[in-house]
Amino acid sequence: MAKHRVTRALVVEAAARHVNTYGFAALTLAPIATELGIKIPSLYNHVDGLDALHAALAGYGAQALFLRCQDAAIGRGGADALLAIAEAYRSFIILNPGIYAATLHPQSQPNPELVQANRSLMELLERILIPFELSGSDRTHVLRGLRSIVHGFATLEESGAFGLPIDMNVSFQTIMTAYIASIHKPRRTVSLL
Amino acid sequence: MAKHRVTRALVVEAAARHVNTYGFAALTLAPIATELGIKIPSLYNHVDGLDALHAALAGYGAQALFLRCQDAAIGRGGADALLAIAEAYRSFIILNPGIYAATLHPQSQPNPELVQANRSLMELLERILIPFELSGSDRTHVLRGLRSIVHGFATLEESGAFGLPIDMNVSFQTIMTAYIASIHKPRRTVSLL
DNA sequence: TATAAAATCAAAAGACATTAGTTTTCTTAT
DNA sequence: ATAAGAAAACTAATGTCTTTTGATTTTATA
Repeated sequence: MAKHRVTRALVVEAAARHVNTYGFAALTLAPIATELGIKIPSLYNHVDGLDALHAALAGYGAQALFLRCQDAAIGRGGADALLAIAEAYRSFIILNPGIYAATLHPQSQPNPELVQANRSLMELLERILIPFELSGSDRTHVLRGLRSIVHGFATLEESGAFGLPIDMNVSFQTIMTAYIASIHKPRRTVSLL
Repeated sequence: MAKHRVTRALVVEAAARHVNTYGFAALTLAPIATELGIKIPSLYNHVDGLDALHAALAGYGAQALFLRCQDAAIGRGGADALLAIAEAYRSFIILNPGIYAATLHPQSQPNPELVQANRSLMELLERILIPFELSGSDRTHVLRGLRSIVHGFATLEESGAFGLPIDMNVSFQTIMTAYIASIHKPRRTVSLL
């Protein structure tokens, strides 16, 4: 299937396609080698075993996720930016469930690329949150909230846990808007009665 | 290790302990047999193979989750009940990550026990939502939102994705309260004065 | 053409679920 | 109490799938 020379990048990309189709748990060396048109032992010329491939996949995925979120935030700010990032995040999970799972999988060894990508994503979100003027701990709560909603909704959606025939996009937009609206209330007036 | 006779329930419970400790993906027959003090083939006297054990575990887990949520809602209503159910749901995931994962795993065959438990949980929540007087589609959005937040927060928390040393309970309470407040407020019970 | 990289064959070594046939153990009815 | 029958557990074995290493050959590159 591969006429050109196999490279490490091609191995990781083949693995990425595979996990997105068959799930992260189903990643083995055999189908990757087959798709690349080589035999299993040849993979060891590019990747140091299955664990290393897992790690490479996690770094690759986290970086891709960050880049899409960053891109979604260009030209937007405030609630608008948050909504756009959330939608980019969600669509990444839906389109790349296996890669996203790899991103979350516990690493057997320190993974600098993964750590760096996660940090970049965090910094992006914190930058978007600046105008909301949140305190340190409130910022943490909000970040956890945003991440929980997006991760939770998308993984449940992807697993087919939402059975009803009600539009997913509307649900997500509604939920997200409701939560984001709750952020911008530093001066909550004491409404009586 | 087992002095008394092995039963199907004991097999499922041993499997439940195992997945909670080592993860759902690590469930194999060998450690279950060892813990029960029997050999692998003897398990087939109680469970029809590994797939059947997966299915039994899913049903067992979904039922346990429903029962804890139902219990949490006793004596409460409105936002209070939602918060209590959410906390019960979250603590179930934290205490039983493997069983919860089994609950969400796609079933290779129809699983009536799982379906029934999920339906019961849904009905419980819908009952709690009655006083909020939501339209049909709004009710779906809210249900999806609640489930997304709880599932998302708890699974991220359990996987160790939340690194910062900010209190998890406070975060969860804050996020949950914010979202619940965005639902139409329940009308106060009209006390007769 | 020399050298390094890549791919190959061969094989080891271990887990795994599952089936078949047999033996043990418990239960139950006489 | 005991014999019959059922349930449970056992031994043995099969077959599949998996990662990984070592030694060798092919291929590309400088």
